[in-house]
Amino acid sequence: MTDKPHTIAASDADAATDPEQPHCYRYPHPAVTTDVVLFTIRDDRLQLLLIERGNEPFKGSWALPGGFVDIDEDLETCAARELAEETGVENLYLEQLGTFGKPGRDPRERVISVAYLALAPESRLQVRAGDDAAAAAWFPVKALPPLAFDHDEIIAMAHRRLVAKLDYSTIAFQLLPETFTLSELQQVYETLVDAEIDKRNFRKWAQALEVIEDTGEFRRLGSHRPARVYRLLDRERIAFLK
Amino acid sequence: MTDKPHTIAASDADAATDPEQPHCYRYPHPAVTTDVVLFTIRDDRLQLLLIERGNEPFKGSWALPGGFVDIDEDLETCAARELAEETGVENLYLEQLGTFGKPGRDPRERVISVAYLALAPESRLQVRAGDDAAAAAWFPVKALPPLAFDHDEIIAMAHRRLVAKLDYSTIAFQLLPETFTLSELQQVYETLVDAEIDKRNFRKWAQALEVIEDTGEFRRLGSHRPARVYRLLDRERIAFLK
DNA sequence: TCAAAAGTGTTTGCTATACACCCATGA
DNA sequence: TCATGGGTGTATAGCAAACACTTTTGA
Repeated sequence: MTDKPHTIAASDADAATDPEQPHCYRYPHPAVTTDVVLFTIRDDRLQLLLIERGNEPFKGSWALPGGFVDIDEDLETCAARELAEETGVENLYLEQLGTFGKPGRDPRERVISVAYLALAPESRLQVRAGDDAAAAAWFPVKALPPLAFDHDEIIAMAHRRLVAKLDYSTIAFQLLPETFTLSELQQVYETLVDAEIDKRNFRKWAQALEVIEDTGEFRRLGSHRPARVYRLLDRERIAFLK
Repeated sequence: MTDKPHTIAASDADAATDPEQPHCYRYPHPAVTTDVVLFTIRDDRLQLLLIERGNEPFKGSWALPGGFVDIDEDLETCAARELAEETGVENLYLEQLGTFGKPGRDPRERVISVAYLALAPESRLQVRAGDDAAAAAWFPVKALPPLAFDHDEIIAMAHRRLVAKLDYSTIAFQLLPETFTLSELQQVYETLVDAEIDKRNFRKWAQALEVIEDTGEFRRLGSHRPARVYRLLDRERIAFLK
């Protein structure tokens, strides 16, 4: 690491200067935010959470939930906090996606955004407007509105990552509630790959994974045979396949 | 994105205050750096480039090459620039690895580092001391010296990523010069996976990839049969395997 | 008794692995 | 002629894909 003489951040006590801008540095510093792509499956479609912007720039456009990183806050903590503020839910699956820092991506100042991918079953989400009273809404990945900043790029990367991980991890189980039937699991996979999957092959594969167990219970969901109910073996941990 | 009232960065002209710290903000801003894990294969071992720190903190420890992001500089451009300053080489393979921002990882101020993974064949590298005259040296991944900051974590992630990508991409070809023999290619893979590979199976696999072509030339390297020389088909592009 | 989803095996092709000898060269 | 690495094929096992009918329930 090159040792340019960056100085220590001025504490508020040092602010003998402009009381509006009390944090001064020898060199310009970018602002750092986190943005979160939260996917869930609703109505058999992959959807994600967006917030309507109430201020310029991009007033009226939709944007990913996110916000500035507090100066003593870990990046993932920041992403989780922003998400909790918007969704009211904690302990969602969260993984770092990548960092977006093209100069000019925010017209106000240099902003570098650390993007996160989050997944949750619809059942765990009760989206309410955030503290800033902005509108929050779900949009199908296939029908997104005009987006602020470079959020279309971030979403595209999140979607590619999610689909790629299906092949070698059990990440998709994060989109299901604690218990589920094999048909529900299959529907999740079919939605994600946007194709039909053979039922017998899918069930064989799922059971060979050794990551789910039969609860012994059955779910009656209509005028047809009840379905066995399964549970993820090690909750909150995603497995990697060979 | 939450709309906290971050202000525009003050330009130098605004600096009516402390001339030592002319860049002032409403809220504290972290510093942002890039750090690069540059791997190459030397002496049949996977090695990486480190810089000896000449200043506190961690004076005398070794650290990844890297440095602060200029306020109008793209992140990848910054990583490439730092690398060029250390190695004198441009157009190395470079991919974003992840962002490390734990509070306290730099004792001076809050520093968020965007880490990059870089690969190059030894033949392209002519490491010279950087402009800051710090010592640069290669270390085998298996025998690293004490490292500054959280650079051990960054290196561990880079190594995991590199090895993981062997399975589904042609990333390892970035460690070879423009032309190479199949034995040289196999040595690269054996070094990376740290195991012997069956020669016939490896050659079958490599040729089925359809990413290399026979140049028609031969390389005479000793008192034995000359080896066919191959070339990567689409230079500078890594392929993804099913 | 009907409609609707749950549940269940076998065959086939492909891909990964194991394995041993001859070839071309320079010293 | 010998030492050294270059170069080649076949047999087997394990995984992925195709494919259709019976079961259980509620209405």
